[in-house]
Amino acid sequence: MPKRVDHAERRTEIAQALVRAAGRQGLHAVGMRDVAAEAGVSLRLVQYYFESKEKLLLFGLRHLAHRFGERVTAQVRAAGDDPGPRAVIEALLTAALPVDEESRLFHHLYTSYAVLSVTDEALAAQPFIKDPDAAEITLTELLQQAADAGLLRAGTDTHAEAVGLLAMSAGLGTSVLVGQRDPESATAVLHYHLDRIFRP
Amino acid sequence: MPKRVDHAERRTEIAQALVRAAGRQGLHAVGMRDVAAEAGVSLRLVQYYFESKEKLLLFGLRHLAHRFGERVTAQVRAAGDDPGPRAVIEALLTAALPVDEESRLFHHLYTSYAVLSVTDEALAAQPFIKDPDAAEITLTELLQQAADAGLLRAGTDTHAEAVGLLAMSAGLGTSVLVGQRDPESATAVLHYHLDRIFRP
DNA sequence: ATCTTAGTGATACAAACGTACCATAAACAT
DNA sequence: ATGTTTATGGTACGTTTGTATCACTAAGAT
Repeated sequence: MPKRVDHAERRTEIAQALVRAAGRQGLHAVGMRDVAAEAGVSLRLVQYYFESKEKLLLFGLRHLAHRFGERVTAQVRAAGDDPGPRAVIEALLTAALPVDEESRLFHHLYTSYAVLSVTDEALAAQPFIKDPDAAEITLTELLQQAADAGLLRAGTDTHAEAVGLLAMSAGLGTSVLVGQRDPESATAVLHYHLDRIFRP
Repeated sequence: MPKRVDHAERRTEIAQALVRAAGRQGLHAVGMRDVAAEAGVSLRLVQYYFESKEKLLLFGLRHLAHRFGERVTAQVRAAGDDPGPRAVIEALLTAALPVDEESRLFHHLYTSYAVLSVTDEALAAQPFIKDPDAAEITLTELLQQAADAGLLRAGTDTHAEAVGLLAMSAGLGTSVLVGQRDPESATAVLHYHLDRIFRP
């Protein structure tokens, strides 16, 4: 047989091609042939590594979630060593905003998948769509740390704040994505709200 | 010729069929034939009243925006006669949450259109996607009224609050839509945040 | 009464889709 | 050395898509 090839690696390459093509044309408009062309392989190969389109889409979503997770942790790490809770929270919330091409892509495709999951049960069953968000838990804990350190205003419900902030970040992201708002203004709004949560 | 028919009315009926079909199968999966079947007319008629699919989609979005606007004003009106600013604001923000079938449909299709608008410039040019939101202006004014009446905490930036609340409402709506959160919890989070803005 | 024209039906068409099938080259097992 | 298996290419098939064409009905205009 021709040189043995790393399946996992190949699948990742193809999934990245899917992501690029979807970012250009929209996820709904991407076909197997587009993915093949973008990856520089034959249609048959896409079929070979992913038996069906649905499998490819599912893997694409997982791949995207993985890459997004990496980006978030990188962003948090970039907040410096031993940063205050406020800095970490800011990094966490800002990571979801579409400020550059990569994050625009993330937001675009995540939203695409979310919309698809409303009518596609296979997608709806995927953890990052359905499960109580890991980000929610993390953010709640961070806020709780800040509260314990006396950094927050009195009477703050850390869980309600976490949920609200994440929803706000996602909502702001969408409005940036569709061109309703520019990234700077979205970031400013987020900062304003953090200022209102943290003690002056 | 056969009985003269009200074009505008017919187009509305067909647009409603589009909306229903899209709610069931997802906007990406609905074709002209589906719309025709749902409206109980022939494919040719859909072609006749809308020359192309793109025209149909555009009209469908406008129709949806219209119906949504009506729902919001109805919700605000239902807040009672001469309600306080807080009640109006609550009505405004709650109207966007997918709490029943109709509002689920709204949220689902609006998000679908928003996603499509990222890669479709004809959709992106539509006002309710692109323009500085009317809701944002209205909400800012309402908050300003409340501030002038001394109802808000000191140092509140009404515009930043308006933008943040709308984004939060949209974000919460999406998480309800995809089943990450139930409507009651989303409403509770919204109420909590209003409680933090208004003076105790 | 005749002619025009708005409304409607049936159907045809080319393109694109996901998938299936067949063939072949070459690395591995024996 | 030979047979088996893995990786790949090419291509054909059956659907479905949006759109276009042709025909016909009946209401309004003259």
